[in-house]
Amino acid sequence: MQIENKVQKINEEEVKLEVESIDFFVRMMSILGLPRSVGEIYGVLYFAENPLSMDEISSRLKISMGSTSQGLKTLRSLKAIRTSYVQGDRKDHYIAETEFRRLFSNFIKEDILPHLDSAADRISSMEKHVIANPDVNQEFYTTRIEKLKRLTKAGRKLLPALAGLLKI
Amino acid sequence: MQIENKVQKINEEEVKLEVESIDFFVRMMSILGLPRSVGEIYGVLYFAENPLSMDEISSRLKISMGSTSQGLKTLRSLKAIRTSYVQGDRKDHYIAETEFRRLFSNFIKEDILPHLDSAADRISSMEKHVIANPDVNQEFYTTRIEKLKRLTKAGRKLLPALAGLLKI
DNA sequence: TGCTATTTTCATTTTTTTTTGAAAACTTTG
DNA sequence: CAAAGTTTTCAAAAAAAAATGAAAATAGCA
Repeated sequence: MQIENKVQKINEEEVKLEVESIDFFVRMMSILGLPRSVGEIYGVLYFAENPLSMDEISSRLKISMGSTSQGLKTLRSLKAIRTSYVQGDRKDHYIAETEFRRLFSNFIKEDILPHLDSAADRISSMEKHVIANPDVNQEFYTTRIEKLKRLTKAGRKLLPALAGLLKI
Repeated sequence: MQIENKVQKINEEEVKLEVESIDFFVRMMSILGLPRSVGEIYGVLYFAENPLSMDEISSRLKISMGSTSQGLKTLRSLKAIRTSYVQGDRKDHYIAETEFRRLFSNFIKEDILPHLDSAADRISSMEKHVIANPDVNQEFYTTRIEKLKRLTKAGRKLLPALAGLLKI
């Protein structure tokens, strides 16, 4: 009875911690524009002492297997989690990758840089329109386009370097 | 007739440029999680040689006055645009602020740092839960919490510094 | 190889976000 | 200070994003 109470107490505290963790990462991921379920899953894994299977995650969070699968896929592609083989269980098990530096660098590479690439294309197309028309106020448009070029160039340099500055 | 054609041609090229500009900024703003209309409005203003009134913006974009007003409000709060008085017109007129460095710094101050503040609260609450329970694996939890602290501390330092690195 | 457990996919539903439009609240000026 | 012009607000509608759940695909084991 005494022991039972103690175990009960431990679980309560651990659950509270997990809830805070989930909340923390849901917010963090939402800054990065990632869906709620992705934050929730990472939040559960971050404070898990042992690898968790998909249905453990799904039932702790009370979200569907479909969402869980999608969320794990996203986290895998960001290399924010990795699978770990657990002997005697044929389910996949997952562990949070806790090196934020790498995690962050993957996010930039995967979710930000592609946008900057397409931005570059759009800028050169803008240039063509200005050049195609010698009658418009060339100086004005050229200056504005130059600014955009510098912006995207700076982004492409700065963002990947950013991860390196993270002393985490 | 000849002249009319020429004017026509100029407008066509300018319209094409405007369309590209809108598209460009819609994408950029969506990286930052801002709604489409905000990107559209900034896109129109960025390549406008003269200050534009709200209904000029609204009619060029074919979006409602309500959306336009909201979007302008957002852009104003980010200091991405400013008003300019046009003589003999009682409407407000808007100009794009094109110093991306400042624009970016405002975005961080306004939209990112508040999240980091609330993150700090959540972390100290997590600590309490761990301390409140001497029976759990203290080392494991403490290490994880330390990492979160370092992450938010780094974010709070690094992000504001980032704008300074933008040589734009 | 066939059987079963597990995971993924994707059409549908639910939830959240954004836009609209009309009314309210301002502002300017005659 | 009233009347017309302009901007903001906000409930309702529309659009977009995310979650569900059941069927399809895949993987592990006997």
